[in-house]
Amino acid sequence: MAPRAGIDVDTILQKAVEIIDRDGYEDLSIGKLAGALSIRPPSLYNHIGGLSELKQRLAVFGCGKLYEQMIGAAVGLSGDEAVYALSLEYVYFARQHPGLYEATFRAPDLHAPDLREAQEKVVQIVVQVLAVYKLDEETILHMVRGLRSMLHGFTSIEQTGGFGLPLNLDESFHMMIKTFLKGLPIKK
Amino acid sequence: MAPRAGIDVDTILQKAVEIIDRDGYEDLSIGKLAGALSIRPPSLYNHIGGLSELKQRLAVFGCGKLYEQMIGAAVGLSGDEAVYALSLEYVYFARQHPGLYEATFRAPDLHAPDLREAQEKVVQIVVQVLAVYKLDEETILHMVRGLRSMLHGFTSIEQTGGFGLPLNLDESFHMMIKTFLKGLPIKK
DNA sequence: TTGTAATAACTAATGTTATTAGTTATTATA
DNA sequence: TATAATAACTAATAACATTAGTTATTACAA
Repeated sequence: MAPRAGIDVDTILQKAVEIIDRDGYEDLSIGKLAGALSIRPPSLYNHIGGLSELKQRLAVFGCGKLYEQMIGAAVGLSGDEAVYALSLEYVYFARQHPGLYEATFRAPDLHAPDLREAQEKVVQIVVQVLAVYKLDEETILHMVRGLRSMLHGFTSIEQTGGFGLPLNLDESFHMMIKTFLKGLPIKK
Repeated sequence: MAPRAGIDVDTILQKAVEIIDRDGYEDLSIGKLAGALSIRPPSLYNHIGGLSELKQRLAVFGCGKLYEQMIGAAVGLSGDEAVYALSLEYVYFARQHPGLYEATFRAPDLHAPDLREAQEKVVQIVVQVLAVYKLDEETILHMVRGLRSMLHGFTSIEQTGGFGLPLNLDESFHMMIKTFLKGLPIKK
């Protein structure tokens, strides 16, 4: 019998991230993961409950990573600059980690508290960067939803190759954000 | 042996739509579908190539349905009214057919010509309703991408329960569209 | 209407994947 | 050092998709 491979949950998670970012979320399987870790498939169950739990963990982990990148991008900036920086980082994260980004929307349990918490932190950053605009409190929250919709929508369509026109993607993205910011219902 | 159940591809597709809209896209299986049609699982292969082909068909069919609903909503309208109507129909379609909407983004072959064609028709409607605004030709296409991002993003986040704040969803949606339209870079 | 061909239903079998149960050898710990 | 814990393994099971072949139901031609 092989000596212990020194595997733990984090090792498994990292390897899973590698696989989904390289091969796609749908390609993740217990067998593939075990092979990548040089152990037999059932051995994985010593560390994780199963494929479903792994996917849940990926979702939570992905949200946490997204949060970290976004928070880093907005430091020291405010107003439009912060919004652009934050938004760009969102898209870059998804481009760097397509599988992990997808995982954040594919959690088996969408209601799990830790997932909700991780998502809430991401929302909070968006709230913060939009809070400096002179908007009604409630309006800010509406706009947060708007911005998040744009970010996710753009990323998702981009990832599925849905922007087929011969038109610069980054420019489309920039103009979309710009248009939204220009239209914000600023109070007088 | 049972008499022929009178099943064809369309019957299968409709039943599949029922299942995914009711139980979720992930719940679709050959066994479940066969059960719902009162035939044995292998019998389905007389009509469709397999689960993958079924999913592909669902994606194409979903885009077609979305197109029909959107085109119907915009008839006789133009400008802001058309955009609002179109956008609302988009969201309503997804709410009525959550599984089918999801299927449109989950095609096994994202590059299949018929899928691309169905998607293109949806894009064309968006192009048409934005074309009446005084924008540069290229800008129109950027804005089309923007609007599509918002529609898909909003719908997707809504479907995964990601809008957790106690805030009216339709109002958020309306304000998002309003903000974007207000910010459109109209030419003087 | 009848006989034949086509085909949609079935059963049996196979392959793939996730998971469970139990064994064994490797570590951790007292 | 001995024992307990546990991570590795193997074997087995269950579920699901699919293939191959059989049989009975229809469609079609004469």
